[in-house]
Amino acid sequence: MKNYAELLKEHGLKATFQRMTILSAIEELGHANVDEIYEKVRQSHPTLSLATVYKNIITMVEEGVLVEVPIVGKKSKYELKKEEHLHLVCIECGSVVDRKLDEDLAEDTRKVADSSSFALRERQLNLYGLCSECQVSKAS
Amino acid sequence: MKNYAELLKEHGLKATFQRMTILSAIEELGHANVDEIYEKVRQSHPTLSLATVYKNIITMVEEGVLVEVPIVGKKSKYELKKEEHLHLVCIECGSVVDRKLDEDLAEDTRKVADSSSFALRERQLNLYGLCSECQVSKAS
DNA sequence: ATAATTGCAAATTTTTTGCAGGTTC
DNA sequence: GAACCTGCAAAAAATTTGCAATTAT
Repeated sequence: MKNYAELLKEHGLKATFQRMTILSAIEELGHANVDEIYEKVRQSHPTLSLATVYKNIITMVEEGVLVEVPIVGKKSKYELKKEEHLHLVCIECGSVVDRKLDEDLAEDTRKVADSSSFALRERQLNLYGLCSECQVSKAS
Repeated sequence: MKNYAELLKEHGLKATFQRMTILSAIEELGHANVDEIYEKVRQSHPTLSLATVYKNIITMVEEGVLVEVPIVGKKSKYELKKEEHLHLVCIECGSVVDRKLDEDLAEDTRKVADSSSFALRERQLNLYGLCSECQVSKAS
């Protein structure tokens, strides 16, 4: 188990085994929805309840430890909070990968917000398409 | 009722009163979730069932008449399919407004996709923050 | 010691489904 | 008239809640 205990305490949350297990599962999976997290977590802690997964996801999102990633047509996924980035979402295999959000892109969105007197707080950029693996398999 | 009948037929769907009512509700609301659509639609057609709203949203999204707009922490909203754009989502009042997605922004996202050999199909750009109205009321 | 957290079971909410009757093309 | 669509009621799925027992600090 990494330094999840510290991470949790920094956010004013108790470092329970359940929470650390959940964080570890999400980090391993990269991006995962509630069911995927629950499945993963049961492998190492079979008695951890689904209700606890739900409660903790809500709490950890509120406290800024996790971030919700809503996906068109699917259940939201969750990831550890990290540097701002965008998502490449494969419409074939469902994979989600992070990519750097470069300054040009950031600046472009800032301009749009400014021109509407909109006080920008967060960006959520998802690009949907085919990952390179799925382009290959579709071609066959 | 506008030319919803034609729109539906172009997409291979029968032009029922229910569908046209739903489309009209969504157009009036701009962006709305299932419950908001159901509420609106009941005003003019009180017997229209929630199940019908659900079924038709699914069908019309599949056929490309509607687009799902997932929102962090809330139920997805739906809008009529139109020219590509981004969304300004107010975290205070929940309003969602469309803004033009300019060529710079489009080009920047294309670059990211290309550099990952990702075959881009759709973009989903949501900017979260405070709309100008809510900035004023928060200041008071 | 105490305040927060867990797991369970039950309750609620949300979404989907089956099917008989009705409507569109 | 055939295929599709609707509304209802019931089923299934997803999420939330209450509370007694347990755990972290």
